[in-house]
Amino acid sequence: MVDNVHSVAAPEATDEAATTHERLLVAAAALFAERGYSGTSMADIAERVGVRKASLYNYYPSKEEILMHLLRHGIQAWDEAAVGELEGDAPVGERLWRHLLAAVRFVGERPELVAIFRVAATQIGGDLGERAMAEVKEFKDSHRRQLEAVFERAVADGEVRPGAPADHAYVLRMFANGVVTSQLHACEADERLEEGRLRNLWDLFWNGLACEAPASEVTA
Amino acid sequence: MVDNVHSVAAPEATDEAATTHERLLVAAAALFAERGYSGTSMADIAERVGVRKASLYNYYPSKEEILMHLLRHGIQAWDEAAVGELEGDAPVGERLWRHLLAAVRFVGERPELVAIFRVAATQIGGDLGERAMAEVKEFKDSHRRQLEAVFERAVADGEVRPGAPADHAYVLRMFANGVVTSQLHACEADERLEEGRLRNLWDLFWNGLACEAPASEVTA
DNA sequence: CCTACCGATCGGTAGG
DNA sequence: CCTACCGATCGGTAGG
Repeated sequence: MVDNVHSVAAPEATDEAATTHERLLVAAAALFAERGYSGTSMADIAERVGVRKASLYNYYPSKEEILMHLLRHGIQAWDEAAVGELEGDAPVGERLWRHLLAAVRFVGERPELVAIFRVAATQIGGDLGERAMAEVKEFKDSHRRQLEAVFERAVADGEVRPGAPADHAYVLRMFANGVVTSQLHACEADERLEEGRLRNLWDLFWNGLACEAPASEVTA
Repeated sequence: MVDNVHSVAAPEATDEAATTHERLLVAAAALFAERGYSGTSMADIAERVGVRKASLYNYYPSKEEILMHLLRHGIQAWDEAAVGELEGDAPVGERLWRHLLAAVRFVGERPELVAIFRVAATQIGGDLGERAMAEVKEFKDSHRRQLEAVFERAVADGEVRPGAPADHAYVLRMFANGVVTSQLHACEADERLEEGRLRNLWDLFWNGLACEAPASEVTA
């Protein structure tokens, strides 16, 4: 087990000037993201790294452990990139906007790491599936609790519409998840969001799609 | 090629009283959803169906064609379940709410079919990936255009906050995608949304998280 | 980091 | 719908 590689180098590092271990992680992340876990063979990874398959086992004892390492690394990197934005004394709408912006930037810069979450979530049964799911669940729960705390204070301070903070947190998470997921699939700059438009979308979301004037009673 | 099976029977039909072809589709959908495309072997499917592997090739010429059939079927079923709700003369907020409700009910009843979208999207490279992606893209574009048309009228009628209809549609799609995706992973009734709460979440989303009173200027 | 190799399983076919 | 089989590839190991 190797524990002195705490970062997965940026994709550019695949080409040159990176340790074999770093190139292993970059290659594995990209391949898992492209083809899924089962769709990627150790030989595929080795070919991209430029070594023989057996050499990979000097760094990780199994394919499973490569995925688990990437998953833990992805969670940590996402935490560092986005979670801090929730703290501070700025208006809650501003903190949440910066949180969303950080998340969208993260997926733009490291899409393979975000894709690992999806890959892990796809493996529902089996040993690997349970281990991966436990890691993802802990991460999601932590994020949810953090958002709920943010909204609890915001509701108390009258900064947001009255209601259950858990509901506010849920609505925000669903919107942010949708945006991040859509950006994950839009790798080819095909429908990448530029930040000006993202800000417009955020304002529309934050203030609501409904007309400001009280709408006529819904005919349910 | 068989074309007289237009439906994938409900999961209960796996047990008894269904043609082999129907059970094949049910088993394949469930297994692809659980383990992914590459993680599911023809032998796995055959075992669940209760026949030998070679017999499956009487119904589809390849594993790829099973996935493509399920993908097309899932798209059609989703269209039938949710798209019609967008039409009519009810207030736009009510039509969109019914659309979301139909989508959430659909994922609750047929999660394997919704999961197929994700499985297909995971296969990025290769023959299968391109064919599946083309099908999904056509479906998504059609849904996007439909929502944009809905919002174009709603903006013109002053039923929603002024702005670009494409932005309204984007915000709604991101929220709905997030909700459906979260329900997809919450198969174990662990955090299934009941419809009363979903309605509360919808109202919060539709009217906006922001306080109704004009918030103080954002300190950007 | 390599060559050489392991048993198991892969998608698919032949032939009935 | 079955038995029997194909070449290819799988994750992983031995030994250096």
